[in-house]
Amino acid sequence: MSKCEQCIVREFSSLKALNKEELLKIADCKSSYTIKKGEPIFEEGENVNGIFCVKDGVCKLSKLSANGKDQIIKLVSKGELLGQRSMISDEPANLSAVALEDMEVCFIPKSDIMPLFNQNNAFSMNVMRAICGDLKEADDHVVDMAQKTVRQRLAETLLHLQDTFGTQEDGSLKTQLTREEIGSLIGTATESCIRLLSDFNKSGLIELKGKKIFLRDIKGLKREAE
Amino acid sequence: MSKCEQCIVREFSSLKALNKEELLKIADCKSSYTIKKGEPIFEEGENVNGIFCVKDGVCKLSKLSANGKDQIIKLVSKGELLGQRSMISDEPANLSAVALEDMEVCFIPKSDIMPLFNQNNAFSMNVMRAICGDLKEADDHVVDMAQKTVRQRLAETLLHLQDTFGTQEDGSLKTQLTREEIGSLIGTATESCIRLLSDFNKSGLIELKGKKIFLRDIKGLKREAE
DNA sequence: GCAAAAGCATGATAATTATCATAGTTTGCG
DNA sequence: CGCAAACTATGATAATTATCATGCTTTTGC
Repeated sequence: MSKCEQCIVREFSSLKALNKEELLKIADCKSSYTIKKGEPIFEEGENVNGIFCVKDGVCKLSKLSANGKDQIIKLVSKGELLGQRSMISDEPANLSAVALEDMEVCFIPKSDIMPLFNQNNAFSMNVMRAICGDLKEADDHVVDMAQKTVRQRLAETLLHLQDTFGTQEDGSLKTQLTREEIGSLIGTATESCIRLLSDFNKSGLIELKGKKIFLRDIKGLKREAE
Repeated sequence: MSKCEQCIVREFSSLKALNKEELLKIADCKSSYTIKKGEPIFEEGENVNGIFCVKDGVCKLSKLSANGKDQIIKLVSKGELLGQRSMISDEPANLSAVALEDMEVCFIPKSDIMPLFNQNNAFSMNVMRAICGDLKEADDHVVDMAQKTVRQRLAETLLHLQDTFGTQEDGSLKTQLTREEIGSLIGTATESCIRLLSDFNKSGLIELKGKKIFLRDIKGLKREAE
């Protein structure tokens, strides 16, 4: 079993506040998993009972709406934690987490994390700040969904994908999503998403090469996103 | 200066975990305000530096979108806290809080609240759970905005208003909002909101008497909300 | 009490977006 | 490899929603 001390998740997440001793304890009780592309880490309604550390790969957090369509709420990648909300609220997961690429994750049981909230105030505050950050993001997301057109949201989302996950060596967006997933991320029908991508392509804002998307005119995209 | 011990806010908020001594300290450093209908408690971008306890009245939390329209994210009423996220993240407020009725609020400075996170784990966990609840709500809100029609959102919102804030003695919705505010809550143009309300009125789902709204067919509304 | 402002209502029209249909393209797998 | 399944693309059309215009009603402030 590998140590948690040099794990990338520790570097980027709330866990950075843990000391050597606490990390050793956690390393002892954690379990590692490999999740294949397309497989769920956990699903909406499931009891999670712990947190997942994303060591490698990207997953989508999504929720099935009443009309049967999947709405992607957020993408989570290497270095981040999953399942904190559910664990703290002591409720079943509100969202499903599904791997978009092959992933490496660790699971730490609730019983081993919860005592830390009491023992280590810096850790506790880190988690709180992380959740507050998610909340701010979610509120902003609501405003965008309510007030922006699909076109604006697409432009914004493309920029956000590049900002957050970067590009491959050739300059195309790193995280490869299907058109359906992009549609689900911005909250629109797949066809509408495809049409707008074509539009952006024709007007030189982006370039489409098969599944690859290159952002060619960042300023223009920012203008579209308003 | 009044005591915090029997305050309604204590009863319903994270503050219920505080003990006598802690409450006395807070009572000492808090300040009380009366906020008139239409006035802000704080505004987007402002440094709040503490939390507000809502002793009476209802306010809206809203955010100005790029197109200049106000999007209402949430209504907050008697017994709840305001400004926690901003205080914890140590960031300016992400949302504005504006009174929908005359309000009574108390302000507790950050410097007096923060030490409690360290001292009182139950309080700390309460706050965390409250924010987790907000996060869940916000995620669900995103899904609704993305996947439901304006008609569905209106039906849902009317039901939610009655569930959350109840009715007046005559059975009409307690919280009186303008059509513009309802529109801003569901994320649509005022005219569209008015038209749909008229529709609901004509089909007997609701009854409009001036500004008063009576929900007449809960089942039907639930069906509309899907 | 009255004038101005704010709020409510409705029509006409345009813009946006979804849906259905069809077909070409890519991917994964036995 | 070759085929089925998944994905991408585009047209035609319908549904939803926004915008602009106008008039009426209620509220507010002096």
